[in-house]
Amino acid sequence: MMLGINSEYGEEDLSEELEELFKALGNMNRLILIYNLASGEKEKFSVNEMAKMMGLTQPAASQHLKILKTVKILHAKKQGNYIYYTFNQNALLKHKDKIDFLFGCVFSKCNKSKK
Amino acid sequence: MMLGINSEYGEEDLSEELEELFKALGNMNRLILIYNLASGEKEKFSVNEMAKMMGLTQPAASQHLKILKTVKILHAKKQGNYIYYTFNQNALLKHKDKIDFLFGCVFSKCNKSKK
DNA sequence: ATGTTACATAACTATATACTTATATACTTA
DNA sequence: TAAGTATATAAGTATATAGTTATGTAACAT
Repeated sequence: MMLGINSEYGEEDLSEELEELFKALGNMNRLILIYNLASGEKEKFSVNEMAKMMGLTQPAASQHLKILKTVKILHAKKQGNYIYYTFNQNALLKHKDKIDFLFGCVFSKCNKSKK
Repeated sequence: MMLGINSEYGEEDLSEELEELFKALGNMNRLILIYNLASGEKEKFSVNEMAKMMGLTQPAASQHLKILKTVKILHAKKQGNYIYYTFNQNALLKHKDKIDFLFGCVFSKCNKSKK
């Protein structure tokens, strides 16, 4: 099901991108991860550290990280035995634009036939 | 589970508010509703019209509308036999602020101990 | 009052999500 | 090479979500 609003950023429909983005953000444990990464208290965290943050097992953390990586909120960098996840700043800027566009529509009654 | 970041807007923890907001937005049928309301093509829609938009039954539409009303994306106004849902502009502005705050944290490594 | 319309709520079902434990894989180190 | 560590993936389970049909409720019309 689509809205007919094309994303400026790629192939996929903007509405589907927003759906996936909001789904990824709509989970407390993933928000905790994001806040901790954003806090700047530590430069980087291992997967096991993140698991402890959330009070979950390591596989659960891996699964959350996979979701955040898939929607391009994070990206992964392997360093030796460890994998460090950091923000995908470029993609996040685009995500923010999509959200701003949505709220822009809401606040200013934008026309659906925007292309 | 909380992040210790207090909302400026009320009692509840900001992170929980964001979780609920993102959950509400993370569904294609609810995004369709929002886009149609935002499009300005029609001033207002009945619940049955919204059900048709989404290709769902009327009870399903009611349930989605309830979710959007609960998180204060929409509010309801009864007019005779009909109930019209419109954007809760004030609450939506606050929601946008919360999202902007989150992304602000992400982009500028804000400190968790913001109070 | 009775019937009709519009919506909400209840009860149920199917699927999706978020965990768990067990296991596989990749890298490091002795 | 063998053992240990870090992470990913697989398989299974419990709960949440999103839909359905059936029923309840409020307003309108006759």
